[in-house]
Amino acid sequence: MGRPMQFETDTAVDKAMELFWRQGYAGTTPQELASGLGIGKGSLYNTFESKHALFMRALGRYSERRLEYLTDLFSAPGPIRPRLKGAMTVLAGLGEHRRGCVMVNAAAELGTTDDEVNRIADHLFTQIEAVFRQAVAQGQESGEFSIDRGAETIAGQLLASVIGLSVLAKTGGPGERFGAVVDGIVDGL
Amino acid sequence: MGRPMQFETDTAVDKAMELFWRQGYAGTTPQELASGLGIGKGSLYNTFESKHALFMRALGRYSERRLEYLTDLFSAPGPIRPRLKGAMTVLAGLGEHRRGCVMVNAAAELGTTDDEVNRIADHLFTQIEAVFRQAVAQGQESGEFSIDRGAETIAGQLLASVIGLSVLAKTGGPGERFGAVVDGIVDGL
DNA sequence: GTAGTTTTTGACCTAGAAGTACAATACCAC
DNA sequence: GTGGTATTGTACTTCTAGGTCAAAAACTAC
Repeated sequence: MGRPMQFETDTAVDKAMELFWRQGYAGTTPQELASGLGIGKGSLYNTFESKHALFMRALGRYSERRLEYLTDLFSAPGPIRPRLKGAMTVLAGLGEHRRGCVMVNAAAELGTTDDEVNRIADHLFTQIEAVFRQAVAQGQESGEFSIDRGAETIAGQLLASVIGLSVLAKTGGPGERFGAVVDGIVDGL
Repeated sequence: MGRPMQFETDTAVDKAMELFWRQGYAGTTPQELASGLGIGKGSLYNTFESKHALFMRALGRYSERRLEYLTDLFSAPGPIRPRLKGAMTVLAGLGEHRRGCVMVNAAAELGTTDDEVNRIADHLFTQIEAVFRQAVAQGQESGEFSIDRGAETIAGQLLASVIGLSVLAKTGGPGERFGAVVDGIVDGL
């Protein structure tokens, strides 16, 4: 009972994620969030405890999405190489918008001072690394990749690269360069 | 003529850099800056036009420092490999403090919205990449590194890796892991 | 010492960020 | 339709970030 909510919480979180992605945490005001989600500030604070809480939910949702995408991508059989390239391109945000990765932005902006952000970033990064490790191991077993370096080590390198690329994607330079870097890395496996 | 300044501008900029490094741009208030530099807010704004201007100076100084360090490091003769490892460890801020790189933080926090930050970050990254390229090329000529991948491509990969590592350094996980990643990358050349 | 500069200090100002309060609204149960 | 409950919109409050200002202080030139 009571008046029904006029918006869906999940889509609201998605829209908030979008804003935080483009403008950063400090750079996004409650007013902008309310307008962006198409609701009033009252509803905003009635639904989400605080700006920070909403930010954490957005990051959580982002993590889920990314992991879901990765799991789907690598669950099918077939050659790993092209899919690994695709995964890196998507995770680094090298697509049209060139906006990098929210989680990387969050970690860089707040990592040193905000433990909660730190934890969720660490969690996502660790999971991504695990997916990479499995994918590489699979590629090595099938003979697609060389086995002279351990999957563990390679996964760490891939993770670092993808994070670095997500920063470079935003910073500038022509977009194709980064595609070449991805190719170089993955073709070297 | 006039009252002499009670502090050195350069050391003030250094201290400001330190604060921005630890707390980010938005996370550092003028009051903290004044206290941190050991001066009053009046002097702060008398010497530096604005918080943003001071930030840019801090980033500029950081860039100079880093490039000076790199140039010195690679100007001497001898094997490249250990020095490349050292450079990456330092640039990624993998040392004791594990605080990453200010420029990476700045790019991630403000890159999308602040063109000036974007430009200076792009500039530093480009220069670092150039140093890497030269170092790799030198290592290839001397036979220390394999020549089956171009120095250009490798430099891009090293740059992306070092940026990624600087994010990971802050985010968490045991420190040694990252040393292993650096070793893995550089030993693979 | 005095005049002329420039710096310093800290109180002061203003805008807007973050969050709250509350009346109006929209539903359900009966 | 009445009572109870939950949501909505908006005006309001609080606080602080970012910056300014005026008067005192510290110098140089004469």
